[in-house]
Amino acid sequence: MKFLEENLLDHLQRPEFAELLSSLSSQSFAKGSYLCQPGEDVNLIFILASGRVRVYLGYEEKEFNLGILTKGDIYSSHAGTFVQALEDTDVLLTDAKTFRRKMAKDPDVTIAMVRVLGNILKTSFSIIDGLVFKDANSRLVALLTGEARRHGVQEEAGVKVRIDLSVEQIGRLVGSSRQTVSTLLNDLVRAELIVRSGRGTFIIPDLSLLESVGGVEHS
Amino acid sequence: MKFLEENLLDHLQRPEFAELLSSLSSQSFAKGSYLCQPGEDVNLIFILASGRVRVYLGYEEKEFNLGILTKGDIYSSHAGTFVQALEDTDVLLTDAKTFRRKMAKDPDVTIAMVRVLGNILKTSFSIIDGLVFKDANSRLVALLTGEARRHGVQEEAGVKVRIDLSVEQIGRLVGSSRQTVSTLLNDLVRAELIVRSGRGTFIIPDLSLLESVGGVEHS
DNA sequence: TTCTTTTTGTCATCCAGACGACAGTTTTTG
DNA sequence: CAAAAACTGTCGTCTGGATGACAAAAAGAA
Repeated sequence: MKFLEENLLDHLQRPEFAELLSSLSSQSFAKGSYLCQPGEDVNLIFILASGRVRVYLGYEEKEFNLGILTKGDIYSSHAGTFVQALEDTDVLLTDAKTFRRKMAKDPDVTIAMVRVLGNILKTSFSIIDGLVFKDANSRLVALLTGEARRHGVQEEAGVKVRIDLSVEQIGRLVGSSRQTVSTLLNDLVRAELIVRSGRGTFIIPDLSLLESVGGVEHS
Repeated sequence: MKFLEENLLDHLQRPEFAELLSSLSSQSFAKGSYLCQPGEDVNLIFILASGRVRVYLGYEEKEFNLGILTKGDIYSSHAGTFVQALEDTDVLLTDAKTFRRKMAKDPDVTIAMVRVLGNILKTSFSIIDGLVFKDANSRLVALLTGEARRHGVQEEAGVKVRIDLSVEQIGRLVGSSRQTVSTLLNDLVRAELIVRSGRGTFIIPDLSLLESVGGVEHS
């Protein structure tokens, strides 16, 4: 199935899709801008042609990441989520009605949708899990270790992670408050589980140790 | 798109699917039994042929309904959810590998998947919303009014809902404790927003009034 | 450098809701 | 019908974490 992921765009270039392609309009979004926000009632479907966008659930003061879409991913503006460009991004878009009429029967298209929805669903399950079962500390640790596993760089002193967010923003991401996160972070430092090296970057001497600390918080 | 929903099964009966159908095995589940539970590592795909099943996220002491599947719906045992038969149910099932090889290219199949995933996703968004933003009372009221809107029966005194769950079970469903729910329920009775008529059934004199009480709990 | 503005760390306070305990009530069952 | 089991209502207690306040520290700007 892998090869399909990369090729949805190419796939759509094929002659039999010429007519369909013409019903797609193309649009660019600058880094940081929003492809859609909840509340807009236009119901558009879009396909990422290039760039990366972040999908998240947001409320006034909290936000939960649901996933990152890249080239070939399909998503809908109608899901009540925020979609923000992480870099300059090009999308093909169409309205839901046309989409349903012309594209929904194409297996490559629907497979891409299943993949995207499946991933987002999985993430949202773990968000629920975190909210119900883990305390703020565990969620914070999960954020740090997750980021470290994904983007951390090994150094002599440990794994270095650049989060590059203010404490306040971290608070939002873990569904907690600025003050609480500040305290927890310093607790972790005192316990020598993390070291802060400049704003927004952390060094984790022992990643698996830290992970074990953020274990299940059995209520 | 509507007509597709009912016809996935018929669709699969068509001659070109004969070979495919033969790779599906059929199985029955008695009311109350589990089609799958998290932790089983077999990765099966199943299609409901008859009956209804409930999909939910469950932890030791809480559970969150994600949706109800009916005839023609497709789901996977691999999602980390519980799937329980609400009535005697027949399913067609196959393993994920075969499914991917033989069925994933059929648009009717993938469309059914998109529909199911989309619904579950929407529900899980509102669960997150509820957990983050609403207090226990709002979630309880949401459960009552939701059930009333869906299955309530209009009577002289108001809308009658049979929930038919113990207070403890209701607690689980709203992610709260038995004691809290008991108290909240009685608060609602005292406020004359609901009337209890025998275990597990409630009468709601003014549904929209009750709904307005469970409004957003702005933190 | 000096003055702002933005981020942080920490405290004291407060509240929703979990939990244990226990009495009262209803249902089950022998 | 009596005894056991299951369910319900209500207290008191306890805790995670939100929130406001304010000082200290960092980063920017002038």
